[in-house]
Amino acid sequence: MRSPAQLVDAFRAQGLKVTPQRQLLFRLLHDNDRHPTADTLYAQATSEMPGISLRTVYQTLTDLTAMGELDQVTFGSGPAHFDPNVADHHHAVCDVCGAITDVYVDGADQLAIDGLAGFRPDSASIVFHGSCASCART
Amino acid sequence: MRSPAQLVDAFRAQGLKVTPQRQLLFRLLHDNDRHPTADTLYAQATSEMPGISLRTVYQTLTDLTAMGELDQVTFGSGPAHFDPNVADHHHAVCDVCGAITDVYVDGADQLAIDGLAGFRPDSASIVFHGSCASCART
DNA sequence: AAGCATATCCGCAGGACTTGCTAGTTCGCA
DNA sequence: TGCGAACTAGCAAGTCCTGCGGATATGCTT
Ligand SMILES: [Mn+2]
Ligand SMILES: [Mn+2]
Ligand SMILES: [Zn+2]
Ligand SMILES: [Zn+2]
Repeated sequence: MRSPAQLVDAFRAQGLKVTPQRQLLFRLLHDNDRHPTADTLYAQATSEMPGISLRTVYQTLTDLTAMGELDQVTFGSGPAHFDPNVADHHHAVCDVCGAITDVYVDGADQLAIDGLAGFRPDSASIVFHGSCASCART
Repeated sequence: MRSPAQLVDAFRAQGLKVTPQRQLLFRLLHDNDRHPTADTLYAQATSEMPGISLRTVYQTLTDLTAMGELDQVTFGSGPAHFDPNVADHHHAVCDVCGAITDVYVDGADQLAIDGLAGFRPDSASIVFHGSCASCART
C-alpha cells in the first residue's frame, strides 16, 4: 500500500473524496504488518476519532481493496484480514496466539503438481499453521 | 471417509445412534469428490428424504468432522466445503465454474521458507486458483 | 414384544460477519 | 462562498452457522 500522502492524491485522482475518516485509516494501515480485521481497525480508529462508524471502515477497506492497495485474506472461518502488503507472498498463522506473519516461499510458482490435468493456475496461496516463535515453548 | 457400513459400526461403537438421516448422508458423502457444502448436501438429501432439516445436515457433518471422517475446507468467503478425502492433499479452485479438484503436491512439506524465524509449522495448505480443463480460458 | 432411558431431530431464535439503504452532512471545485 | 456529488452514520437485512427445547426415534433391557 502506498503512503497516506500518495493515497490522498490517488483518491482525488479518481474523483473520490478525501475525508478525515479515510485519512485516519490510511495512517492506521500504512506499514501495518499485523493483518488487521475490520473490527481491529475500527477499535483503533475509534480511539482516535470517536464516532467513526464501522460501516465507514468497511467501506474504506473495500475501496482500498478495489484500488489494489490492499489484499483481503481469510483463514478458515472468522473475519477477513486486510493486508497492505500486496507483493506476492504467503502466510503463517499461529494457532496459539493468532498472529499472522508474512512468508516468502521460494519456487511457489514451480510447485510440482499431480492431479491437475488441464487445470491452468493463475495463482497459488500457501497457508502454514503451527506455533509462532513466541508461542513455540512446549 | 470410511464406507457407510463401517460408519454405522463406528457410530454405534461411540454410543451414537444410527438414524435414517445419518445413513443417507453417509451415502451421499461416500466417494464424493465434489467438495459439497452443507446446502448442496441438504438439497440432495431433501430429494431423497423430504423433511430432513438443514440443522441435521450440519449436525451430522460436525459429528463426522469431529470423528476425523471429514475435513472442512474454506476458500475465501462463502460456505465451508466438506471433504471425505482426509489424506494429505491440496486444492485447485476453478474461478469460472467453481469446481474444486484435489491436488497432490510433491514436496509440499519441504517448501523452502524464508521469513519464518522460529515458526514451527504443523501443516501447510495450498490453494490454486485458475481455470479448470473444461473452462479453458482464451 | 413391550418398555425405558437417552440420543436425535427439527424448527426457530440468535450470533458473527458483512453489505444495502438513506437522510443529512461534508468535500472539492468554480 | 455556493453548489452538486460523494460521504458518513445508523440501522436493516443477508449469509452462514450454532444454541436451544419439546417432540420423537433408537438401542438396550426385561
Ligand atoms: Mn501478508
Ligand atoms: Mn479435497
Ligand atoms: Zn503465537
Ligand atoms: Zn471450471
